[in-house]
Amino acid sequence: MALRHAVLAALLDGEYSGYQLAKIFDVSVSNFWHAVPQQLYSELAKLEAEGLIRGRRVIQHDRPNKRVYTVTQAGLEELERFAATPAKPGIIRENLLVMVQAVDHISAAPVIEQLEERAKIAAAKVEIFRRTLEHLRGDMDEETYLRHGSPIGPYLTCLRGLRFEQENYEWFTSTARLLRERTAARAEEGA
Amino acid sequence: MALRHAVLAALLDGEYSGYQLAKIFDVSVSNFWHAVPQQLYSELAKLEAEGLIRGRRVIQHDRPNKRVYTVTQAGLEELERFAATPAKPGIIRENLLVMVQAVDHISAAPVIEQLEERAKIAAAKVEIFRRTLEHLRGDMDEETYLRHGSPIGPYLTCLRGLRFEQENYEWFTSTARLLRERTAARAEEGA
DNA sequence: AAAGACATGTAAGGTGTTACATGATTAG
DNA sequence: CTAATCATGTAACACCTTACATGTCTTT
Repeated sequence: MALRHAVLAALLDGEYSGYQLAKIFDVSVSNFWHAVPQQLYSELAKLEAEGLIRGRRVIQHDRPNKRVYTVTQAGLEELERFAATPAKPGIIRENLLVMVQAVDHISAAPVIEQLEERAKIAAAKVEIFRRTLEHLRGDMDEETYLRHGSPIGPYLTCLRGLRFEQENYEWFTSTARLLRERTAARAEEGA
Repeated sequence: MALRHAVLAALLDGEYSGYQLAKIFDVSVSNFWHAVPQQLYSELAKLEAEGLIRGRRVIQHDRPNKRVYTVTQAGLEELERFAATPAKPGIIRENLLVMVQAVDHISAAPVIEQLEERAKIAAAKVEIFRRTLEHLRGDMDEETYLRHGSPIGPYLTCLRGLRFEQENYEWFTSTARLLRERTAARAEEGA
């Protein structure tokens, strides 16, 4: 059981519905945990059945009603136990890098296109994270926030996400350029 | 079906057994695809049944016999199709970051310890990747290898892995130090 | 003789992904 | 009235993880 702790950690930040959580996972939490909406709905049901979160129905007039959740004392204790246990090493699964790994043996063109496409997405994420960090620290500068600001957890994980996407951007960009140059060089040799 | 392409890409590099592949996945391929040995054994069986790889028994005298695999023409075509299809965005699952996300609400001490532990592991990986890159490029300097060297795919993915682990190292280290300082500051306030 | 690396596999159970289904409400 | 967003769920299937099982060969 793994997703549960990511959900609990995300819910520490406030009361959220499955739908809201899905959006949060899609942007910020995806820095360290990937999950699709359906996983969240079923995980929330399980967590509530086990008493680690508590749900509350919210009647809305402008849009469909929803059910929002908060972490219970038992949930906090579960997180405490989790953090005291050695974390398994992280896992990555990145199809685009599989393609690059194989690029000596297959057509480079579609790989290059995808690298360029992903560079744009990475650049957009960088911008989102920059703004998220600015928003979190309000009128403090970064050093002050890091020393005294609160909450610090979400700020730190967002910082990691920012760096990761910056590295992605640079690697995607330089790799695409490099493969283009090599393809061009080969075309000239062939000519 | 996802793991298959990572296995095919890894096998482009040469003939490997399941056991060897498991070690390769443990170090270099884990940069972009995580898999445990058992996954590899069963995936290799499936891939061979589908004709995407071909196995060959190797009799060894110094150690138990093994079965090594090479990518077939059909396997190459499968990789070609794969690379021509839009890659799904990558996924990350990192329990240690889940803990940091929650650090405002739980004891920081065990999280800090784990960050320091992981920083050491990241530093060791950085060293391994540096050596792998040196080994790949032989007597060329990096710029020359990037322009003309071969194979370029494994070099590029290793470069990405190196940067990722460098960033990990820096983030683990600075985050651990920061959380220590904040914990110390609180202890003084409390005193 | 025991420990450790090499080498491969079966089976059970847990997790994740995908397709589908349903319906409310707002904005254009 | 159509599309988009909000909101939640069921079910089937694919995939991954873990525990266990087995045996070879080398090193200490």
